[in-house]
Amino acid sequence: MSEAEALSSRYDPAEVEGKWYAWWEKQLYFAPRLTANATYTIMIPPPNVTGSLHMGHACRTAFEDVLTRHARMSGKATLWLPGTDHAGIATQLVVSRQLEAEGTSREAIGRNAFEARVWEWKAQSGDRILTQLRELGASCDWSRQRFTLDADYAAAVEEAFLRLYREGLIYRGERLVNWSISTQTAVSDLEVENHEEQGEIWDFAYPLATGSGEIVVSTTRPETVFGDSAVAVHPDDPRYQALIGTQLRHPLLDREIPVIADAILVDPTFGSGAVKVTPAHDPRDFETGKRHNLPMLTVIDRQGMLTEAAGRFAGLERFAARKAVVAALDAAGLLRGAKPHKLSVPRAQRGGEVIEPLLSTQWFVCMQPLAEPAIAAVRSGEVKIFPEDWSKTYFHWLENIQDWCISRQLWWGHRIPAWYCESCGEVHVASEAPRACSACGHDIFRADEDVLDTWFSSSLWPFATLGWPKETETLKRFYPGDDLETGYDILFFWVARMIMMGLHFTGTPPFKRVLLSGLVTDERGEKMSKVKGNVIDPLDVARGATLEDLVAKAQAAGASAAGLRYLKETYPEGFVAYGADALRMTLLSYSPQTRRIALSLKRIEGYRNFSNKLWNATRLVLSSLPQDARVPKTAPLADVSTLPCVWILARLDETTRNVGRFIEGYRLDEAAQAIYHFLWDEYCDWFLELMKGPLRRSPAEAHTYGACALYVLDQSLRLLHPMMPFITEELWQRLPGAKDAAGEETLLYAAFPRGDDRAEARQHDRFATAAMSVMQEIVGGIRTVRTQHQLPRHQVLEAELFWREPSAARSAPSAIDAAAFESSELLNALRASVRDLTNTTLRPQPVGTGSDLPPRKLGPRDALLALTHCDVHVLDVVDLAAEKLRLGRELEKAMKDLALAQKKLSNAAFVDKAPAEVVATEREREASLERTTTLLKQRLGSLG
RNA sequence: GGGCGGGUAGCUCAGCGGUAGAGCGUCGGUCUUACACACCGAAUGUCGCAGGUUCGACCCCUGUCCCGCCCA
Repeated sequence: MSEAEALSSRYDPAEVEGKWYAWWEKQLYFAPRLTANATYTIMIPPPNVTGSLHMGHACRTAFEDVLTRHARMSGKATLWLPGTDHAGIATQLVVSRQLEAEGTSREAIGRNAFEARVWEWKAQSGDRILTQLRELGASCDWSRQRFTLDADYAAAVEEAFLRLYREGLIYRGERLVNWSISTQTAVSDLEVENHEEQGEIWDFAYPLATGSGEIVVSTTRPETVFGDSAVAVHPDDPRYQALIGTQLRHPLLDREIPVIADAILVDPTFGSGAVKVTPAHDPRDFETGKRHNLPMLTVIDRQGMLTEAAGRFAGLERFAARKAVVAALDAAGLLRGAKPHKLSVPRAQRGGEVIEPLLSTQWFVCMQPLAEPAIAAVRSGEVKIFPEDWSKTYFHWLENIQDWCISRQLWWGHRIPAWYCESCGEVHVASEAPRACSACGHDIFRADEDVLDTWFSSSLWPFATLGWPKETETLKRFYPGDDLETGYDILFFWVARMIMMGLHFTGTPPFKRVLLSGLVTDERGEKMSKVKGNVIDPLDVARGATLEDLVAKAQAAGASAAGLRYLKETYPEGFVAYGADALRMTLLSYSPQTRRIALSLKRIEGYRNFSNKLWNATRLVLSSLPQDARVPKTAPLADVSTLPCVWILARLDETTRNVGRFIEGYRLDEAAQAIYHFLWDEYCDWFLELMKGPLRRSPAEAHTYGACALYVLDQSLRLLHPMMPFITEELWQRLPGAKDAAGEETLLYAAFPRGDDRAEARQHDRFATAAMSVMQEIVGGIRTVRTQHQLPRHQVLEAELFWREPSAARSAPSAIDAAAFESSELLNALRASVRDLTNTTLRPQPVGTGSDLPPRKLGPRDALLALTHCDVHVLDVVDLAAEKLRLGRELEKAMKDLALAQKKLSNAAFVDKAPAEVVATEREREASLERTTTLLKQRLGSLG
């Protein structure tokens, strides 16, 4: 049984994809070949261990895998290092919820038992997402997989902390931090999102201590009134100038606060122009408090309850307290107004609760000294950011950077290596507790309870994964990396911090280029969300899913009724199994510049169809080859007698150079389009169709066509492999002689094609391309005539070919005219091709010039094709009405184009100032169009 | 309020100083011995709006209106 017979007429990704991945992995093909000279390194952005694959991951994976496979096929020692992030809060929440379901809690079982539980959970399902990446074809070196809590990684994190501390870049201090009440931890500024929301603003009065008069202040947070330590006014505000420095009576407590002048905090045009200052509960007030040495009164505790400082309101929950305070102010006759107000509310990025600014002692990283080199690295071009616009955003953030709160009150993460003397409270930063306190000599210590922000550890990812701080061989060979690819949403969280840490600890930026991709949304451009029910699971697309599957999954994830409705309406049939290759190709086909990848199922379907096209093209080649055909090592020799061969080799060469260029320029969308267009529109639609005739009738030509078909297919599969790894490996393995030609057992290591840059080849190519375009024009014209005159395909047509006079103005080297076709071999090739594709006999008429031109007979029932280089008469076919319609349309278009050309040429400024080639081309166009219009007018006239 | 991105064919998107492109969809014709997930043919756009620069602008500049994102 031949290979071709083994192939079914439809491509089924399910049969192919899993098989090859398992084999590649078993063969350890993904590990770098250390014998290679050049090196290529890329790190996976480590997904959360709790995560499961979403389209964002799929998008990144597709992109990174193309870069990786391309580098590997280009002969580099290629390392794509995979791994996962321990994801502090997210993971702690997952396991806490499990405990809750079991009727217990993290507090009940204690810290050690809890940590053990998390590890247990991690062992069971922590690598799930990495398994899923395999289904997408990710060619990561799994032998080097890392986890941010691995022992050696943890050692690197600790080392980084200790060094930064010793250098004075990490400090402990009491600051206002973003407090998450539900998770009982501080979070960094980046983890807080400010939302514009509809709220209310209240005006109330602070009576003057003297007893007469008052100052009205506005607030959106009345519950913080107990923490007020001043009322601020603008120093230049005439209304309040006399009151600056005087005392006010607190409206609800028995104490007094001063009126202060502050030009930074107060906007005299807003509200009453007087602002209450609550330093312990508002970032701007905190700064004001520091400027004026105001007391910092904490009135909301870590549970969100009012403290003793609130007097009789102590113990009230913060939002309940808001109502109570308003009521109390009203009762005291001090409320002066309430109105709806839009305000910015800080909410937790995770969970969405309102974040409470609280005064708390935490660990911070001093950012400015780290940020400066990171800015310089991008400014100098040492690190390049694509698309480039993002560097502006990068600079803006780094130039206005605030210190980074890195301590988290969690149980899951890297412990902060700090020890407190139980006797005197002295802080000792070290990996282990000291023998004795250097301050008081006592020897009992308490370990710091807190862990580090997850992003602190992931900022070390590019080198901690390679053995840092040890000077390992791996680190020397693979650091710094080449590319870092990720979503623009973590430019600050991760990318900028990696650059800072890389520069600080190794002196080198961790990668040369940062590639930022857009966010995947649904077809409407809306963010995928579980509630909206518009989440598309990459694996459902690859493997297929029924509507029932989709609905069940969305329901389990908490989709709303509207979300479920959307799902049912949008995907009534569910998904067929499009295959990972088609999904990858789709994700790659979006421009890297776009910020929103509105994933369209139709597009995925299109690339699935492309898979099938490729499959069947290979099937055709395999089934029609001569017995002894094998993939040649180098391009087969072909001459004009096999014009399509010369042409397709030329097109392959051009495509090869384009694909290479596009990949190297990170335009994977262009690369995908180039290879797609080549395979479908050129190789399949023209070459394979043109190959069928010669293969059937001429053993001599069959040899050339066969070798050529195989060669081009082999090269194309190599070009396509980084994007569609599965189907290409499957087909390549079936090409006879492919492995010998490549000298490799797998397409993974077949050399990535590079163009043939010899000038000689180019000239040859230009000629072949021009000759083919003559042929394609003739074929197109005849096909149109056949369709419009409704002539059945099996009816043989007769046609006459008349060369046009070569234009005097013509200078382009691609010029094709009668002279070129005087070669009888070329002419025969042309006639054979036209016959094979259109079932038409083409008779060339004698060639002449000027007055020698033989008279042309155009019978009343002949159709006229006025083409660029020649005219064709299709004999005895005319449906008069159809012909008039067709010619009329062509004439109209030609006249429009002619008028345009004439208008340009009659403009003296154009002829004068435009480049000579442009003018020449325009003249050529004019001449050609003039001739065409004349011809068409004549013909239309003769048809009556 | 500041910054960034986008507004191109019915839809999803490329393009970019020299006569507007792709995929899907639409219309008509084909089960032609690789593929109907296909083949052949056809139609389709004041390139958001208004100015300017230029021999020439979808492309560059200015203004303006919508949409989205980020920062405050």
